[in-house]
Amino acid sequence: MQLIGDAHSTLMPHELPKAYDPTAIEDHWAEYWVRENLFAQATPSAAPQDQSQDSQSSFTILLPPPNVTGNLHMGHMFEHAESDILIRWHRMRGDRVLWVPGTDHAGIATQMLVERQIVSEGTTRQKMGRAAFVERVWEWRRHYGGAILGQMKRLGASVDWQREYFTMDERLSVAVREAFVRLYEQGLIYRGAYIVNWCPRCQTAISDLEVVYDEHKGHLWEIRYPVHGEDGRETGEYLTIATTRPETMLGDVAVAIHPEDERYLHLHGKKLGLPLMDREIPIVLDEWVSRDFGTGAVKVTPAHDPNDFALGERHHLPSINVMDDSAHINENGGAYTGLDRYAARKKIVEDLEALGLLAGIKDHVHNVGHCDRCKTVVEPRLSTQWFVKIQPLADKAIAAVKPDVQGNKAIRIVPEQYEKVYLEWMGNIHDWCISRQLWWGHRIPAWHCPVCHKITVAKADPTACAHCGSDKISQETDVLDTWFSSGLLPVSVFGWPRILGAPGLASETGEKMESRADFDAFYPTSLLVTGFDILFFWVARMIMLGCWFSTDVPMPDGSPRPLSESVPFREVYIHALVRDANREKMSKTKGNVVDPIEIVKQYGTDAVRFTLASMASPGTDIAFNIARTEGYRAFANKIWNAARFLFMNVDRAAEIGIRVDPAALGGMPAAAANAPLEARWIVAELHAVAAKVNAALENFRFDDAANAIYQFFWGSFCDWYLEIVKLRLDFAEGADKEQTKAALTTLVAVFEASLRLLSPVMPFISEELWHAVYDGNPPAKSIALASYPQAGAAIDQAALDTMALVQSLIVEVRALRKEMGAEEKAQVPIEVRIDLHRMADIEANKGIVERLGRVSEVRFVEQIAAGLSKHSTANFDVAVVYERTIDVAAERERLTKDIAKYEKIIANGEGQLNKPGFTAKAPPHIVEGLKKQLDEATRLRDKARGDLDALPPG
RNA sequence: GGGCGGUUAGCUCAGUUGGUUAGAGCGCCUGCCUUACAAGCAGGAAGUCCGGGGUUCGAGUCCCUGACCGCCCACCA
Repeated sequence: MQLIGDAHSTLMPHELPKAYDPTAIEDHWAEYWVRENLFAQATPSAAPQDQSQDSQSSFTILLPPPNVTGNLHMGHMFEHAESDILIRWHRMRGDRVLWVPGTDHAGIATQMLVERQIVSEGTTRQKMGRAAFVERVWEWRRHYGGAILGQMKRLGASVDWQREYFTMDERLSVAVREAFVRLYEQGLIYRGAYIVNWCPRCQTAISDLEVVYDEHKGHLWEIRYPVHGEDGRETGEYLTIATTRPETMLGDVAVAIHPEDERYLHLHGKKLGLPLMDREIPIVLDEWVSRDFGTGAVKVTPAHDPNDFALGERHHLPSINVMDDSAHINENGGAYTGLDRYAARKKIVEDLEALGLLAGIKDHVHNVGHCDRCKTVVEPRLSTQWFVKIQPLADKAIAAVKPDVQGNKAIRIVPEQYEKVYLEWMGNIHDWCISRQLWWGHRIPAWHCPVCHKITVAKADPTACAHCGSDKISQETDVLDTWFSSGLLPVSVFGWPRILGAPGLASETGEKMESRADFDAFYPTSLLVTGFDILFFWVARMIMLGCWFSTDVPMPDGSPRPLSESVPFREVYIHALVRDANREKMSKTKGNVVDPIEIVKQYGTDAVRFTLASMASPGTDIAFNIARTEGYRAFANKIWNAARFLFMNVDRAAEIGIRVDPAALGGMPAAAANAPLEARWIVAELHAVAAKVNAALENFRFDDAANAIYQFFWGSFCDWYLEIVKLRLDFAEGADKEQTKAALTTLVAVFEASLRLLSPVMPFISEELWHAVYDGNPPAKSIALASYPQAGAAIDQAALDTMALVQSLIVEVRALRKEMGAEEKAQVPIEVRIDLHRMADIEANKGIVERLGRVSEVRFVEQIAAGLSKHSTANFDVAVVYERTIDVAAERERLTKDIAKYEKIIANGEGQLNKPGFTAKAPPHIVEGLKKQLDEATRLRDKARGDLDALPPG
């Protein structure tokens, strides 16, 4: 047995151990795939006249970049399994396939992690200084970052590792900068003081999306504000306001009431004293105030509440920020300066009570925003930030998804229900706060001038203010939201903006230009596979930024890029969430996280992939159940043992000079018209399952694909075909060598094709066995580069029908044997009553019936002998001739049950047939079918009645 | 406050445009170490398709309604 180079399997072909051990082969193949660069997709030749390449369709997926700090969890494995199945499937179908991997620098997450580290070393980032800290993060990234990609390699994800990116790579940073400058120049980026969500723990602004709301049982404090007279003195009257955050009253600038609120009409134009702060504030009228909430009077704190901010704008009120970056009361907070917000709250309430100004405390359930990252309660707070004016981008992003007048969509979202969610969100989008007060990230390319106070935004670092020429300018300290750079990935990974203009030419800033061949070949990408949770964070941003910037790049023929070609991907497939076996969300704090690598070590990658694929029905979350994985490990073992059986026979055949021609393998197996039934049948089944699997994958029905393969391989190939083919594999002296060779050829060919069919879902075992089938000398370096089975035009229906008849006869015989208590090993004669035209089918395949039913003789009779207990189907009656004491009670029960079943069908059918209108309105084939069924049921019922009557009393 | 999804066998889930006896895996029961596989083979039991109404010749499937579970969005202090 010759072993070829590195491509051979880790195990000697044809000498497989009895039980499949995935750990024995998986590391080897995972490493082989990476080392051999099997999944690298080179930049296509730029020559447009290269027809062969043009005719090849591309299939491109961008991997949602995991955080560089991340570890692989079951959700990743699921997402990667789905993507990898599609990628491998397309690759085997001959498409030009590219799956691009990378990691995200994940601003807050990474900075937090490294900060924790240096704190444990007794220092802080403030002490280190910005440059040193950022260098430290890079160092961390170099040493520990992207562990998740190593895990992906182990799991066999067939990505192009040569194209791996990091969102802070120089070439992607260039894109970020270009995008920022362009949006700024287009007037779509502005800087200003607005209410933003502030995380006091991370000490940065966060976007609306990064706030998660939790229901919280809080209180509604009612506070009495004294009404002032014209002279500024208290009149003795009070206006009672209600608030959930009393500490913000330090920044109150007014109290608002509804202009038509009859309770307060007399207070119009009056002023109030702000308790604790010794300030006078006006009463303002605003229709936004709802009369039936709280007391109908609301304190106005523009610096700490978005509604109040808007109200303050309307009424030209000042804003008083009373908190610092860590949510402690600042110098505007009078006596409370320096207190934490909750300490301040407590003290303020106490003080108010002491002053007799606390009118009441009511329990109040409301939603409180928390930082998505660290779960700290978010403080809405006035602060100066950078924003993207989102509407123009959103308009395009809506057009990209909304069906046009012809119903065409530039981007198809699957499942379709998410299209509505997306459009709803995009239609109500707010400007995007893109600045973060962090050090780790893309620093905003803006420079402040201390002289003229204007801002200079430029692609290349400026040395002087663009407005007054001062050289005292200093760069903005904020960095960009992580999603700004990841939102650009679809264009930036393929070379934008360096591909603008003629290739080879330097740009205005002197940067070298890149070839646009990648962009032409791979943009728009084909598909995005992702979870619902980042639909808005990432998917929406990619659509907005992709549609916006890709129009820079004209089509290869020079024409302007239409919307349909400017989208970042043509389809978005939103997968389900993986939960634990009890449908609980997996989380570290709950301790129910299933580590995919651990499970993989126990059951094998293939079994886990198969589990995930088989449960991936759209719209339903996956309750990851290890019992399923055990089942699919058994499936892998089944395949393994089928291979052992096959190799055993190949070796035995070789001893007498029978060899399977490798040329017979690799395509779609066919069976000669005169081939034995099981050969024609299994070939037909293979074609049928190939059609099913291809159709399923076309529609992201991983579950249907997986189940179809499972049914075929186990239910058809192993349970029936292998058992039958044993009849033909005769290696004895004087046996029909041609028959043996033909049987062996079909066996090997169907098995080889089955491995290819299976390969996208179970890449490891299929790779291992495929190399073994070719005895270590396969036609390609990997099964992943072989062709995917495609169903032929015609499927041998006659073989399917005949086999179904033979199978049902065998099943009835086995059941009868069991009922009569026939010993497993006993060979028994059977009597068969069957219509003449089907008798030949059984006669011709008597050997199959005899072997699988352990039948010694098939006797065709016109009537089953009296006294034999028989089973009846629409096609035949069958009885097993076997001595036994009849279990009359059991037999009576069975027949009674049968009769009841038939009666039900008959009643049902007659009921329908007799209903007025049925025969007139129902389509003829339904009516015919029903009549036929009724006939059959009636016949079978009558037979069963006769049998019941014939039973001896007992 | 809006919107979406789910409810089918003990468990986890399929069930295409309504159409003839509602399926699978696991689990369960019975018998088998049958020469590839006990991670196996063979046979079997098991379902008011959440409740109620409607449309239809015909409903697990379509419409209305109620219950329960879950998710998303939302500025009522």
